[in-house]
Parts: sequence; structure tokens; C-alpha cells
Amino acid sequence: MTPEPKAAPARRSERARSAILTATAELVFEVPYGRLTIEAIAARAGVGKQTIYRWWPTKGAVLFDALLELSGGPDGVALPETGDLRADLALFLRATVAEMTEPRFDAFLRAVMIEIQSDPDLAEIYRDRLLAPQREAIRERLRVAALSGAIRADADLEVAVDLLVGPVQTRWALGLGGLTEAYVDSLLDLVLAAVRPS
Amino acid sequence: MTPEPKAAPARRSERARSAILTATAELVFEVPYGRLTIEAIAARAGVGKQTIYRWWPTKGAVLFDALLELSGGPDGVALPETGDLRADLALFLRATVAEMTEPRFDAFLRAVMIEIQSDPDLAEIYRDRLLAPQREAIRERLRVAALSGAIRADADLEVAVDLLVGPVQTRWALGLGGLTEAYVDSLLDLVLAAVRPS
Amino acid sequence: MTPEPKAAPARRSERARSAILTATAELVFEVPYGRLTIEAIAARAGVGKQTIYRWWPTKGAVLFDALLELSGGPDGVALPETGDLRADLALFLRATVAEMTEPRFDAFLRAVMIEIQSDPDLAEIYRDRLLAPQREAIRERLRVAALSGAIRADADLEVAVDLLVGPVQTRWALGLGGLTEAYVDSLLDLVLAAVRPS
Amino acid sequence: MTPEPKAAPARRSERARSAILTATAELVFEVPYGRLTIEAIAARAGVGKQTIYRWWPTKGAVLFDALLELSGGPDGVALPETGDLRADLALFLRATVAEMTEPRFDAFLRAVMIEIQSDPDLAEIYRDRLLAPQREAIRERLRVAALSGAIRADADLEVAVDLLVGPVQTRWALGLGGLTEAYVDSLLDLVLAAVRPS
DNA sequence: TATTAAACGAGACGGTACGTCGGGTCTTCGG
DNA sequence: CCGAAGACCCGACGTACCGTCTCGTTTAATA
Repeated sequence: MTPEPKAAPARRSERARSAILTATAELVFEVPYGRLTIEAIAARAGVGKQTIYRWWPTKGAVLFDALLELSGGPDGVALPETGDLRADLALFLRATVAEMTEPRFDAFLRAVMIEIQSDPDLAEIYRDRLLAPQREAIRERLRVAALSGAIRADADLEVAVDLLVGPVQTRWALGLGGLTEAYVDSLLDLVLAAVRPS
Repeated sequence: MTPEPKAAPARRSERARSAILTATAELVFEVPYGRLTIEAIAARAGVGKQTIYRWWPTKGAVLFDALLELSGGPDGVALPETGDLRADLALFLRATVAEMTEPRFDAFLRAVMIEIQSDPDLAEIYRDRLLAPQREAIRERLRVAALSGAIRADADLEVAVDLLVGPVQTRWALGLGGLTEAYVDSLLDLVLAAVRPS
Repeated sequence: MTPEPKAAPARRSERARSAILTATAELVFEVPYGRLTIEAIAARAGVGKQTIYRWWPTKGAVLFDALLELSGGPDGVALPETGDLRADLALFLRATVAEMTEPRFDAFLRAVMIEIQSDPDLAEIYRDRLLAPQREAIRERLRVAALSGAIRADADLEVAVDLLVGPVQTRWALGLGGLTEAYVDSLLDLVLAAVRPS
Repeated sequence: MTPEPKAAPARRSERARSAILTATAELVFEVPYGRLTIEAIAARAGVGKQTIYRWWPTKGAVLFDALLELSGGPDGVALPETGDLRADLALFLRATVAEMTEPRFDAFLRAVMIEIQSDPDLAEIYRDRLLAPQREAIRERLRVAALSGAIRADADLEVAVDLLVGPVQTRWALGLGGLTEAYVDSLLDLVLAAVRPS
């Protein structure tokens, strides 16, 4: 059932794999990403450099695997569905803001941003594996709300998702600050006004 | 009257300065930013490496000066004021989208994004020198509209700015695509609905 | 029994080592020693700079290893012992003069002289590894001659060695010229007169 | 009558000239000659680099002028003529040894040696300006001794000079040590024995 | 005494080489 | 036979000096 047992991982050391991802996660927080070297990861993980190059093509790939390892269980920030649209969205956005505010996660995400800007392939992976599911969940939530009449039926939901996510992401990415719970409330006021029925 | 403008750059070669910024702008487009080296800039500019290190502390600083040089005259994308709010905003957003779509500018902006994620000092410069004026112009335009009754008087204009700028910036930064004129229209539909009077 | 022969050079590439020493020997002859760069040696040897710095602390150390490599087999100029003191010394001095006159060796020795003047540690190595054995051989030859009555028994042999070697070395070092076989004869006339019995 | 008023030294600053030579003399003692830079000389002398390059072609030329300045008045070590040959030579050799032993002079002379090995032109200047007069003085002294019957009439005086000077110079240059007054005595014993009449 | 041309201090400039860091590959050895 | 260890070739780093080249600013011989 495993979809891709390809390239038969032969005998891959699980110990080495997780040591490498753990070391990466630690180092991303400790040193500026531009100074993060494969040698440092190997040294921290107690692993030969070759063991890294054998399994990952680039530093960015290691970073992404480390990220997937972290966001593995609970797929990032989950979106609840209590029936109260505003409450659900508020919960989600507050959790997002909390992540972006937490120093370790902030460092990690900025490293990911750097790789996304540098490498379109990694950008695609990020979109497909992490972004798309999240956006789809929000869109689905809005769709339900539209059916129940909580929001306008003809609203462009894709753009509505952008309206919810874009402002927060942009403020974080450009370091504009102001990412508080109050901000989330103000944002929701406007976005919900935009999609309010008739 | 100032007795010592001492820190005055002494005798700085304008020829070298502009050759360096030009070479940087060219190379940012030609090679991935991670592979862009100071040596390459120096070689392309026909300049000694030391001449770069003498006047800029980091590669990012050179990049930013090159950016400021480009966006020098017309401060980036200007915001017209015709009295028709939607038309003004549409013009502005379309120009922004056009920039982000143009390969040279796209490459340049991604390089800037990398530096912003890496260096808070550069992020601050970017915010203060380029972002802040633009956002202020938009906010001012909205303020005028609020006074004339075109939009709700009690709307939170700071968040309204985010609503306009965030979605576009986020789609570009994360490579989500779909940055078309149609998208701008859909976006404006929702945003103007959000701030529509009573 | 030694638990850690650790400082053992690990796995050192013999290919690189000899390529470096050969390149050095060639370049010492081709360019003035002051212009001889480590980068040129590395390039000529087809080797990374780091490989040189890994095994030698300074350019002078490489030069000395190259010299030892050359003077390896026949320990420099050998001193024969035929029973005829004057003939033996004449052979030795002529060989010395021949070396000093040969352009490649001249260039090499002048480079060594420069390093000796610059670095007392290298001077010590030179004395111990190359000079001392040679001087000891001469002194031993003179000792035998003293025992056989060919020269005065109470002559200060250390100084006698200086008398043989110093004039030639000085004329060469200061570029005074006149280093011919005739000069060797004149020199031997005087030196042997100095140590002639009774 | 001045054969070359050419290049008319125009107005040369004596202050600068002597400051440069003094700074050079100081620095030769303070830093290894290989690390002695023109920039350091200029800085120490409170002079622009160009002022050095205007009047001297190379660092070695400055060094030599500094040396000539020092050995200016008393042309190096003078050779007395008291009628007692051994006493005269002993005085001269002891003075030479004293110079070579004095740390400042030692450093200076080693710098000169480096330049002589590096640059045949400077070697020639050194021979002509400093070495030749000294050797001629010794040879003249020996010639007088030969006439007076103190030494053999048919001795090769050029080689005799080498016998006196070479051993001391060589021991110093190669760092063999043992440059004491006792050594001078032993040396004179042998050399005078070599040229003793019949 | 005022003019003027050079030499001067300062230091930026285009370069070369330095000695170091890290990338990505290859080789050796131990488990 | 994988993995740790680390040497290897290579390219770039940021620094130190090179020798040249402006810049004003003395400075001393003329005009």
C-alpha cells in the first residue's frame, strides 16, 4: 500500500535519519539560516557528511523534511468546525499568529521562506504538502457557511481565503508586526463584512 | 557652519558606485541569488572587491542600494487620486501585479525577500524606505474616501490596507500564481464590500 | 601497545604530496622566490590550496620538504675518502661549486637562504638535517688525516671546516663570483698550509 | 659640472626622507622583514605612500638607503693599522662579530641578505658600496704585511681575505653560532699560519 | 609680496594573494 | 555493505598590501 517503495531504501539507518533532522531543527534556531552548514548538521548529528548527501539533494530538502517531521502529526494548524464560523476562523488565525510569534517556529518558517524564494521546486512541495491542505480546509469551511447562508452564496471563496490568510502572512513575512489577537479580531470584522449575505 | 562633516565619504568614486549597483542588478537576474558572489559583482563592475567592502557591509546592503537606485525616481508604484476609489486602487494593484510578473523584477524582489528573512536590519530598512511610504499613500487615499462617504467612516484603515496588499503579496511570495487583472477585480469586489458604508 | 598513534597523518594522498613538491621545485626556478605564491604551487600541482595548508604551515616549509626530497638519496655532496686528503677535499669543493653554479640549484639555494634569514626554525632544520652531516663528514675526514700525520694534530678542526666551507659559501651568498676550479685550488693551498704539520 | 642634475630633485622634503629611513630602521627590528610593508613605513613616518614611491623603486632600495644612512659616517667597521697585523685583524673581526651579535644590526643585516638573494641589482650595490671598500682595506693591510715580510710574499691575498671574512660571515648567515672572541682567535691562528712566511 | 608649480598627507582605486570555510565527491576502515 | 571519518579539489570569503591615481594643502623659488 505504500505508494512509493521505489529506490528501495536498502538499509537506511533510522538513527542517522532522525539525528540529522533533529540536528537541523536545533541549528535552524541557533544560527542564522545563511550560516547553517551541512557540515554543522553532520557534526551535530554525529554523522558523516556523505550520509546526508546520500539521502537529500540539498540543504533545503533536509530543512523541508525536518519541517514535515515537526508538522507531521497534527497537520500544522487545524481548523475546527463548531458551526460558529467566526469562532472557528478566530481559533485558526490565533493559532497561526501564535506559531509565527514563537521564536523557534519563526526561525524555522523564515528558513523555509528563504528556500521557497530560492528554489521553485521546494516552493511547489511546500504549496502541495503544507499550504494546499490548509487552504482547502478553510475553503471547505467557507463553503459550508455559504450553504447555511452564513455568508454570501456568490462570494469568490478562493479570494476570501486570501483575505484571511494574506494579511497575516504578509505582516509576518515583512516584519510589520502587530500580530496580536486584537488584530485577528479586526481582520475578521472586515473579512466577514466582505462576505456578509445580501 | 557644521565644523566637521567628517564622516563625509571622503572622495568616493561615483563611477565605481554606479558600476557596482548596475552589475548587481544585472547579476541578480542572471544567477540564482544564492550563487551571486561579491567576486562576480566586482568582476562585472570592473572594480576591486575591496571597493565593495569599503562602502557596503554585506551583499544584502549592496542589493538594497541597487533596489533603491531602481525605485529611486518614481517611488515604486504610485497611487493615483482621480476621485474614483475603485479605479485608483485597481490601477495601483494592476501595476503591482505587473511588477511581480516581470521576470527581472520578480528575481530582484525574491532576492530582497531572502535578505529580509535573513537580516532584521535590512527588513527595517525595507519597511521604512519602501513599504511605509506606499502603505501610507494607500491609507491616505482611503482616509479621503472615508471623509467623502465612499467607504465606512469607522473602518480600520490599517487592516484595510492589509486586505488590499496582503493577498497579492502572499500569492506572489508563496508562488501561488493567479496574479491576473481578473484577480485584482475579484479582490477589489470583496475588499470594497468589506468597507462599504452602512 | 601505543593506544593512539592518532597524530598519524590519517590517510594522506601521496599523489598530492609529490605533485606539490615537484611543482614547488619547478616554480622556484621559474619565478623569483618573492613572487612564488602558494596559489601558483597549488595550481601547478593540480591541488587545492587547503591540501597544502593542511600539511605544511608555511611556504618555507614546503620549500624545505622539496629540498629534502631532492637531496634525499645522495646526501647532498658526498665526501670521498681515497687517502689523498687534498684530492678528497678538492673533489668535494668542486662539486659544491658546481652545484652553486648550476642555475636551478642556485635558485633553489637562494630561496632557502631567504627562508633561513626569515625563520630561525627553518634555519635550525637546515643546519641539523643538511649542514651538520656534511660538516661532520669533513671534520671526520680531517680527523683521520690528523691521526695519519697528514695535518697538524692540534689543529682546531671545527675552524678548519669553516676555512674550507666559509669562503666558498660567502662568495656565493654575496655574489662575489670567482667560483672556479682554480679558486678551489688556491683555497686548498692556503687551508692546507694552515694545518700543515710542524 | 654635476653630471646629472636631471630629474632635478626639485624640492625634496628632507624631513620626509629622514623620517622614512628612521621608520624603516625601527620597523626592520620590530617586525619580521617579510611582514614589513611600505604602508607600515609610511604610517610610522607620517608620510604618504606616494612620497616613498616617488623616491625609491622598491622596499629593498629604502632598506639599503637606511643601511647606508646608518653605516654612513664610519664606513662600517674600520680597519686599524698599528703595525701589528694580528692585532689589527683581531680588532676588525671582533668588531664584525660584535655587530652581527647585536640584535638590531643582526635583524638589519638579515633583511639585507634577503634582498641580496632576491635582487641581483641590490646585491651589486651592496658589493660595490659596502663590501668592496672593506675587502680592499683588508687586502691593502695584507699587502703591507707582505712587503714587510710579516706574511708570505706570494700568498694569494684575495683568497686570504676570504679566509678571514668567509668563516665569520658563513657562521652568522647560517646561524651556526659560536661567534665569540675566542673563535676569532682560533680563526686568526689558522689563517696566519696559512700565510706565514716560508 | 604674490604667484605658481612641485612635493606633500591622505586615502580611494583596480588588483593579487592571503589563509580559511564550506560544498560536494571520493576513499578507507570498522561493525 | 552501510556508515563515520575525513582528505580531496574547488570556489568564494573577507583582509592585507601592492603600486597608481586623484585630491586639497603646504612650501619655497620665482616674478
